[in-house]
Amino acid sequence: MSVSLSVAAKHAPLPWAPVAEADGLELSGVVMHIPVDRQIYAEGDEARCFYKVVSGVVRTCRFLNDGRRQIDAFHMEGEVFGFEAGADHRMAAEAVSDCTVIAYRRRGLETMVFQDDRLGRWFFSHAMTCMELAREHSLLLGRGSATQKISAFLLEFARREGCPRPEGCECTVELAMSRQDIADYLGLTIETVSRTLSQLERDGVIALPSARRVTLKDRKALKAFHS
Amino acid sequence: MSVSLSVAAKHAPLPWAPVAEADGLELSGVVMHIPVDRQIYAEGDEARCFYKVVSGVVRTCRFLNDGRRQIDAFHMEGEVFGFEAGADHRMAAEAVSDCTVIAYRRRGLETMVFQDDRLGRWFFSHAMTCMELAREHSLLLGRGSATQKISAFLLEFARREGCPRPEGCECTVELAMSRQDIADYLGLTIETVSRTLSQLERDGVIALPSARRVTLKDRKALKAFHS
DNA sequence: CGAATACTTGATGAGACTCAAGCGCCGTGG
DNA sequence: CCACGGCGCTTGAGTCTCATCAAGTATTCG
Repeated sequence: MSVSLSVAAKHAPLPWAPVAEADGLELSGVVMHIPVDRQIYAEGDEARCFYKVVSGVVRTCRFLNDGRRQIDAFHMEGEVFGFEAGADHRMAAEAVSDCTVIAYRRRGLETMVFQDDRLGRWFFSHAMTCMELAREHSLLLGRGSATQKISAFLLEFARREGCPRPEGCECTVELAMSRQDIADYLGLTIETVSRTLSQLERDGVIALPSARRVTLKDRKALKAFHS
Repeated sequence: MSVSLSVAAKHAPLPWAPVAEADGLELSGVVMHIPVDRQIYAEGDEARCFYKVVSGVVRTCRFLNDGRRQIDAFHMEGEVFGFEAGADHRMAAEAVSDCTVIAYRRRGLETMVFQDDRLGRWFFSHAMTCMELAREHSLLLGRGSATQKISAFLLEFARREGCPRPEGCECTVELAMSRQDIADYLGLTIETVSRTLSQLERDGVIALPSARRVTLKDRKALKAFHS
């Protein structure tokens, strides 16, 4: 099974790890199909595997003792998740939609990484990228109104969905996740998410052809909200 | 100049990167003294160096266009900061107190890392640890009341300051950072930080012998707040 | 068609922010 | 030695955003 590790290249130039597209490298992986809302692994599970998303969307999250949930990240096609520093998974992973993933045994990889430069560089780069994404997320959660959070989320999601041109065009994206997922990702409530989306539509910044479809009509306005 | 890279070991068991205490490895570093509030590098600066804190405390942060500031992390004695995935520093670094740091050229390390297993493992582990800290921080910022944030901050800070026993004992820590720093770290205002600390004192959970000194009187109560 | 589920909208309230004043500590200078 | 600002911190009053509670609409699925 060939691992196409092309995630890292998307975010930035990487002088540190030029990302030698570790394609062609053979790693043993098991294809799994996960129905919507099914858990892939739980918080605290031994981290025997890490995973790559083939299709669908996965969320990694944590549960608070009051029952609330904080979603750390959504993982989309081609992205790797579940790769931990420690022995255990610090977060749970669940299917946002029906999805297909490949599970790779972590054992054995350990040694390979430091024998194969490209693989080593890739994983290092992956860790660094995850770190930056997490910091970006912190920034968004810490400061930022509901409107800023929603705008940032929409732009980020559209970008990752590969919405063609960054500026100017009206593009429509299909949201894989529910309002509750979005709320838990942004540290808001479902009602606030809904209200904010409605308000953005009233302002003509977006359109909502259906609950799960969003058309970005004025990217400039969306961008103007944050930072 | 010997680099004692002992940071990573503190957080968790690390089956992935057993952290071979990369001591004894020689890296060229330049000792620098930074006066309080002086910037070490700015957001967007080319990331030529990374740094280790010898004494004092450093903050890494970002400025929003409305003038507000979000502090990503405080870096204390022995910790490494400014190590980026990309070519540039994504955040600024500033001295919270007068401090001494060692600057290491990033160039050249690049090759060494993949020649020396221990060093490679250490940096990988460092990246993973940073990622987990960032996620932890996200969790705190996303959910969590002012009281939860302050409690978590106090416990975390006391732990890092090496406050002796985790439970039971009353220990007093000297806060290196101002209320404004704490506020910007937790996504609160200076007034809310102040009020919350006062309230915790009234509740007998902490004592405030002076503005910058905090005595943890009831750790159990502090812990009871979060998660 | 009915029931369940997901989403929207409205009314109310709590918690944190804003604005504003006051306190305490410290260094400076008379 | 004390008076004086300056600065960081605290405290108070009013406001606003977002959470909560509650109802209503839309969509999906058996």
